[in-house]
Amino acid sequence: MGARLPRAFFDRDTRVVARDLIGKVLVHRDGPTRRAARIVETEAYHGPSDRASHARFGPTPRAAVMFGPPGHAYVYRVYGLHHCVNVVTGPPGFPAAVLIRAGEPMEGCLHSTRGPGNLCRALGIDTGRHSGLDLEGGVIWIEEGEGPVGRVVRTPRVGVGYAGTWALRPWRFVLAGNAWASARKISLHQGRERAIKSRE
DNA sequence: CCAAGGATTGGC
DNA sequence: CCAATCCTTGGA
Repeated sequence: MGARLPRAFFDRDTRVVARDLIGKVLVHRDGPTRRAARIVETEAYHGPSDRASHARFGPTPRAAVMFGPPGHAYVYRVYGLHHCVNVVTGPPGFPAAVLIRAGEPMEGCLHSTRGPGNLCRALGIDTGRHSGLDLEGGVIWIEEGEGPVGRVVRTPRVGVGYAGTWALRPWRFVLAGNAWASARKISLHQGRERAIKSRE
């Protein structure tokens, strides 16, 4: 087991944290059970002007955690059925977080860890129980990984085609060639982008 | 109050 | 390709 990452790790630029989280280990102490996955894919959501970020509407009840201190979990439900886990970064008042999109199963995983919804299900993380938790609180935390981390590839973020030019920022980070990184069908999002454009 | 739609997934 | 499924948001 590696050392737990301190709050200072998260109190840095979101994009740097997102990059550095590749190869680290997300852990959930689920009662007596330890569930853990090695992080292989992340995305940065950075600041109040980021049109892809939940923080674009201000500190709403759902996204308020993003405006709080770094080193906390922001968990939300999407499309009415999946949960996604993020870690809050940067100073209080500046809304930013890193979405953890995929991992390699290590311990106690209940499901595939490929894709953000699957990862939460595998680790037993959900919005109601975990959103807002301090990563130093002993329930959810991130540990130093073991062994070398391979090359990290940057790409635009997934599924945020509505965000205009913000969708083009290369704020997704993937461990190159990793079998557990989420593979997505982008046709749906391309179609949605086309639909938005034609409506304008 | 209510309509619209989403940081997704898996099945057809 | 597209339905599932429900909470959040913002406008009336």
